[in-house]
Amino acid sequence: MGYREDARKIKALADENRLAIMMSLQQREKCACYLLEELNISQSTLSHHMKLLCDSGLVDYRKEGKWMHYSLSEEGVNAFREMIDGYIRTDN
Amino acid sequence: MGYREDARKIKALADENRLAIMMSLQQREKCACYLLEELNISQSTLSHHMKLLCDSGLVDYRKEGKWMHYSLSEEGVNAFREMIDGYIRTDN
DNA sequence: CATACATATCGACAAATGTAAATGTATAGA
DNA sequence: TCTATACATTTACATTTGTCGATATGTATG
Repeated sequence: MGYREDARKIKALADENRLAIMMSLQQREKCACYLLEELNISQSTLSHHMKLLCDSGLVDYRKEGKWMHYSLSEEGVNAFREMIDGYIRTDN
Repeated sequence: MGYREDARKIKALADENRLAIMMSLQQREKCACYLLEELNISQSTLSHHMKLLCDSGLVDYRKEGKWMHYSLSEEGVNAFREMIDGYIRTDN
């Protein structure tokens, strides 16, 4: 069967900068320009990371004028947790 | 702070073959030669994957004669779950 | 419309990763 | 001790990934 899609989602979290972004988004919704100030990376690199996080479903976005606001997706996060749990269960 | 180590552990799970291995180990402890028959990969590649899974703490190993027996580490798996939860919490 | 600003996309590149063949190491059995 | 077996390590290589500079797109404002 296809573990490829799950692997892709897990990879979305498997980077230190994206982990930092997830921690930052726990506080509240944040726009890209704010995240850019927190993380020592270029604007294009941040955009790349946000795309991966959004594609994985972990992060939601909301466009407001020139700004992109990013926030944790409660639905995506719950689905992610259940997906992970499916691989690391020990109770059989 | 250091998200690098957590990223490394998450990467240990972020591969389709390693996901297949985790699912297989849910059934019971298995030796390398058995896993090798289940997964369409070479022996050296399996050895490489098992090293990453063991280093991450998710998998335990037990050597018995010529055979290596691998099993899910209940402790490692629980630590992993809590680590992940730390990054995907939405309840604040 | 012209300009400034926020973000996305493209192109290039170095580093990391997954893979397998060849080789090394340890163990069991004849 | 010789051989076969199980697994790890080394080496090499192609692919993927993270990164940034340059450029493109879209939006607000003068």
